Amino acid sequence: MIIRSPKGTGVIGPPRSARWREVLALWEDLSGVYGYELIVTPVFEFTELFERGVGETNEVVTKQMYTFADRRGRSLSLRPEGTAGVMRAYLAQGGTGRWKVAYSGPMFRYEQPQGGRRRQFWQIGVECVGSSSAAADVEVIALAEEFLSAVGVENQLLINSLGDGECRGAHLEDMKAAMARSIADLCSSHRDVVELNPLRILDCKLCRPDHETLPDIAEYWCGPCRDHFGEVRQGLDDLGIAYRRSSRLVRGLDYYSRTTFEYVSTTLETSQSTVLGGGRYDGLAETLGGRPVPGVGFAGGIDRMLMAAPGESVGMDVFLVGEKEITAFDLMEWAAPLRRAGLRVAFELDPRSVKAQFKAATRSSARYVGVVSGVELEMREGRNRQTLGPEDLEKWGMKAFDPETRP
RNA sequence: GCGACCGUAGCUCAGUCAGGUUAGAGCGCCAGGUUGUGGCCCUGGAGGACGGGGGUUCAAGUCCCCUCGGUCGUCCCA
Repeated sequence: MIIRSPKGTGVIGPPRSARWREVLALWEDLSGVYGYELIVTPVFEFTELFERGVGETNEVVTKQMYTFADRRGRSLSLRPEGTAGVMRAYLAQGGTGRWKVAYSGPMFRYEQPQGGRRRQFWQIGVECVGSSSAAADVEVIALAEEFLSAVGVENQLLINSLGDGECRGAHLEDMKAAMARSIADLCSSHRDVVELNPLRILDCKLCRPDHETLPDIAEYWCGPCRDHFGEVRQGLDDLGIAYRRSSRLVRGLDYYSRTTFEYVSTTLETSQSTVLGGGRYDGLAETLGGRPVPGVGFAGGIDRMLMAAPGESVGMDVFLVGEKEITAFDLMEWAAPLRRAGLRVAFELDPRSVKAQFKAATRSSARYVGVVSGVELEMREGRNRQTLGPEDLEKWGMKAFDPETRP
């Protein structure tokens, strides 16, 4: 019996990994284009960081963390999300100035796996720390928009503002009161959550409170929050980014304030359709014991994006077939100049019949098949058995294929 | 965490309800034939402790219990 991988973990391997590689490369590229530098933070941190950052009563922290003691009894946790670690790193290096950083890596949550939800999953994300300007919110959303569109995820953008310390308190109290009045319409698992986190109920698929009678945060925004949200909307309008404001959009992590947003796939059939989410977290730095530092960012789930936009796997450019006495070592020499030119080249490593080699060529979905016989090489495009001349090869950037240049 | 369904060949599954000789199919894979050196067709071959453990029985892939995985919903979230 072979050893299995733990529940909810898995392997991203061929042929699916080709698409992963593409998407991650796209991310490296695009986040750089927007001026976000790479950051790599620890995959595990002191448990306290997440308790304070994400929120001690939050379910992600109370029920879903992989927490363990190290050899000296210190409590460590696998990161359930990326923002807390980035903010900690920012504060640790001085906690001043502007940071625009992008990350990509695995996150961990102890949950029941299902489509689009695993215990180890991969997120990409950015954090723009040190700016309270609405321009930062808009830039971050613009990056998300462009990335999702490049990946090919059809989606809808939802935005909202949760207000700040000034105005959200009154809304929360009124919301608790309203929920308490319609407690009979709530599902059994949420009736005792009204006091703790009434906003959570807005997300529930079973609770049926009368949404008309629930207080909308928009009625409670203070002047600065209203202005900020107005600027964000204006900025999105100016960029031609379509969105819908949703009074019911609440996010799961406690550190959010003001702007929140979420991209929901419009093609995903599963119940896990949120593909990317983020917002502003102006209070997070203080929660972690630093000076007040504003920030805004997002995280997106690569696994879910690729479920929504599977794409096509890319094949080889060239597959070499060796006749007669031609060995894999000979083919390797023929392949070298092509590989130097950046072409994806493959051939059979084990001795196989010519027929088997051609079948392998077909499987590799190579655009060209090269047949090596003695010191000659004949290139074929697709299945028509037309031999390509040196001029043709040159046209396709394959002049290295001239037998004269053989190493 | 809760609920439902499902684990038999690399993949998709039949066989389980009415327990009984060496456990099957298609596809894929390997070798050979045919072919315009690879998409079709023909022949042969490799490949399974039926997820794991315990129990009932003369006999368990099949019945019972437990366990581990998977899928879907709920909770939660990316």
